[in-house]
Amino acid sequence: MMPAGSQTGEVASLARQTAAKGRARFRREAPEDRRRQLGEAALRCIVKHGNAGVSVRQIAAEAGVTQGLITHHFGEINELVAYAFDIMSAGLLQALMKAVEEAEPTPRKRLDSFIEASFSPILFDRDVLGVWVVFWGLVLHSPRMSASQREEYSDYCATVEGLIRDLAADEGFSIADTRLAAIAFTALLDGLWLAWCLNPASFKPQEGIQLCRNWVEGLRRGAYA
Amino acid sequence: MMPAGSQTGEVASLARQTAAKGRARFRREAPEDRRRQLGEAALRCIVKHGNAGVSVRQIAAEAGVTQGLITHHFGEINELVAYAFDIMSAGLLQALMKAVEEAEPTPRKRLDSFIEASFSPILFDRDVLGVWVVFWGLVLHSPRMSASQREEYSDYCATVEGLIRDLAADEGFSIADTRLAAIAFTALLDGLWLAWCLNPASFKPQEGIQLCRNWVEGLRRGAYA
DNA sequence: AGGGAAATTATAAGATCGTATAGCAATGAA
DNA sequence: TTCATTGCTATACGATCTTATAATTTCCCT
Repeated sequence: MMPAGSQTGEVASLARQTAAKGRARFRREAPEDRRRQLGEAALRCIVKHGNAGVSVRQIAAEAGVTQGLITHHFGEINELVAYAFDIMSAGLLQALMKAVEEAEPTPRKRLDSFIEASFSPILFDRDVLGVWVVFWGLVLHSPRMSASQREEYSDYCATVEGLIRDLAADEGFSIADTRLAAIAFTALLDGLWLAWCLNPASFKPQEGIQLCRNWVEGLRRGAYA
Repeated sequence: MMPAGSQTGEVASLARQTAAKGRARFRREAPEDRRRQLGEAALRCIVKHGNAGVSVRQIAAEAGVTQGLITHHFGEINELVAYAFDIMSAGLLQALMKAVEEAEPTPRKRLDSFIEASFSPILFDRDVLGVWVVFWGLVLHSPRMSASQREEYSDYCATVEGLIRDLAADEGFSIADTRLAAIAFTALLDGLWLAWCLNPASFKPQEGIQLCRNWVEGLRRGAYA
């Protein structure tokens, strides 16, 4: 209950000092590298414990460092979480784009590849949603997180919009407002992602792909003209 | 740091006893009522502070009672949160259904009324999403919450499916799998809800309504046949 | 090889959290 | 009006949390 030794700081330090002989007691790393390690440790903690995983102590332990290091590199923990958000967001969008670029270079194949990648374990993974849900919760209460979200959502929508616009141009159908159509398609993807992760029994990923193709078919048939 | 007075419990109690003369120091309520009060206090706390609002102390303070009362009525706090989830979920679905029942009794008007209600402040409200996001986070890590979610999502989907099925029957178009179509439409609604609440500048509620009508138009044109 | 910058650890202080326990007191029934 | 039920308060305890500060150690640079 009572703090063990209040005035013994220097003594303990001395003891440690003499005890340390052989090898280095910690690695000194470039701030860039350490920040990334901490960001990734934060993500692992959030995967494991959800909101409860957002804690200086847990993240430091996961990264194998002491708590003070997080303060040193990020100031306050929210900054670390925002950084982790940026890391993850960039990684996911990049993985999706990679799938698109590897597809045959027709608008149809590219969009289809985007859809399939969206329903692959890259995104369709309860752990990934678990991280995302924590981020959403913070976005609603933190201007810093909100700013990140705005930017990342914007990039994501722009990507989707490009895919849709190319398809429309290629197949010769018209869309009244491509921006809005992209928002709807993005919402459909996110909604299916959410529903499946919360309850994987509700439908199969393959059915989700079909539903997205149906949406595109609606677009083709002029439902958004 | 050190506990103030460890053995002074009885003394303090005695002092209070004599001090209390005039009026009742607390209201004694039926368990049913008190449980609901606590559930609603929990929701207010979550609205105000997000995940951080889920705390015995904060909720008790919000409800104007002592912490022990939560233990008394719910055992552990997770049970209270699950109860709050059920309250809120039932309230929202009921509000949506009320809008549907007040519409002209044609399938088309009923579905349209459902859509409009979905984009009204009943649901389209950052506070409401804030609560929901917290629940989603818990659903992913708690079997108890997951069970509630499964049931409530199922009810919600069934409602949507009924509306869609009636429309298809009335207008004479066909749908390959009504259950899947309902899942897609539900996902679209949730996705738009999420996107707008996270960033209300991304589109206007009225545009959301239009996007839903477009989806229905795709259904009508056989994109899901 | 050694000095110094800064990365890292170690430690402390104060808040808050969840739950358990014991006793008080409001209320309906006798 | 008294009594018993049980809703409710009061309090304690141990764990964990964030942040701040000071000492220490690594490693680059000259």
